[in-house]
Amino acid sequence: MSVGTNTSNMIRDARVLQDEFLPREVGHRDQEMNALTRALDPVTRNEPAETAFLFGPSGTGKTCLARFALARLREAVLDLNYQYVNCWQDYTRFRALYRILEAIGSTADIHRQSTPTDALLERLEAYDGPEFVVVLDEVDQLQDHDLLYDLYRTVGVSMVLIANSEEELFARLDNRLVSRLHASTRIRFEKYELDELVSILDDRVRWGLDVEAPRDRLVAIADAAAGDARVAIGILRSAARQAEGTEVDGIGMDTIRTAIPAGRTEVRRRNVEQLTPHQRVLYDIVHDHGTVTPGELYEEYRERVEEPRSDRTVRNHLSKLAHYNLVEKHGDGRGRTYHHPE
DNA sequence: TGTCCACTGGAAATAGAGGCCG
DNA sequence: CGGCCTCTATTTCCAGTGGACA
Repeated sequence: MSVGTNTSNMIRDARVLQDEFLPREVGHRDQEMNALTRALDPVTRNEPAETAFLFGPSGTGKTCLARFALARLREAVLDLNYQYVNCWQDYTRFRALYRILEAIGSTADIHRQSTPTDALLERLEAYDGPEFVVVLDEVDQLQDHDLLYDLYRTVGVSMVLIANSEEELFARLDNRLVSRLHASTRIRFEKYELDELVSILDDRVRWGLDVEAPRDRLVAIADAAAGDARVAIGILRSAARQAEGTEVDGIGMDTIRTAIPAGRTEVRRRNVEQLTPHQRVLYDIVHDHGTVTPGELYEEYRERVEEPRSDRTVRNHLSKLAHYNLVEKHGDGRGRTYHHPE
């Protein structure tokens, strides 16, 4: 509590409001935690774990729970090796394997443009340390699903796979993989209920802020987040930052109301900054129009850019923009339109 | 109902940037 | 240096989807 100061020092521990923050306990996910712990349990005896699949919409705690379970496991198994791979960033077989090898420290002499991917796999196969747990997040973004097959066959490597949709992922895997992975543990995550989100927010406020947060304010945030914990915490972060130094007695309802869109635009701005020039042009076109048909979009893109890429490449860019919520796709086939999200 | 066709996204081919080695 | 190798981005190819319209 800040007492008797004009400019409040509201944020006590900013880390608590970051996406990467890992709480000491994970609430509202007991069943899921038990299932994952059971799947990973053999690792404590240095035996291969059951492959675990975590499915569910974004912001439902899949990544958080996986990291949490591994941190727990690490307490029980001192020399545990594990690596977390985000397949959106490392989407080629080469890059994902490279990331995996980083965890066992054998990447020093690997060069991007001269080492064959198979050589990376050979290194992983040569690994003979304790059971190695690999978490593949956003695994449906992997360009080459053979990597899953490679890892599945590699002795001493256990997998935790994370994806949004079970159906979509399995539809894209070939049969030998589907049948092999059929026996794995599948864990479904549902969107958080309103009161669950409120209690998650309440924890973060108690750990990270030096103010009381009346329940109705947290409810307002949770309501706007629609079951997505990442969005909820983003709004809280944005509100706390706005309120810091200006509000003496906590976060006001008005601050929260402006933080709801501010949380979204903040994320969007960060993402826009990372776009390539071509992607940026596409984003601008959709932004300028609000709603645009694919034909108009391609045409205008070709006008605005010196050396336009092919339509197929443009579609790849648009998929990327859609994943980062920078554009929305509506409809399919001939009825497709692109929208600027609001 | 059937045909047309704008549009999609998977898969394979290709180009090009850059390291390695004699 | 020049030939050979790799990865990555992009293009090429194409079967499939679903509005529009007779």
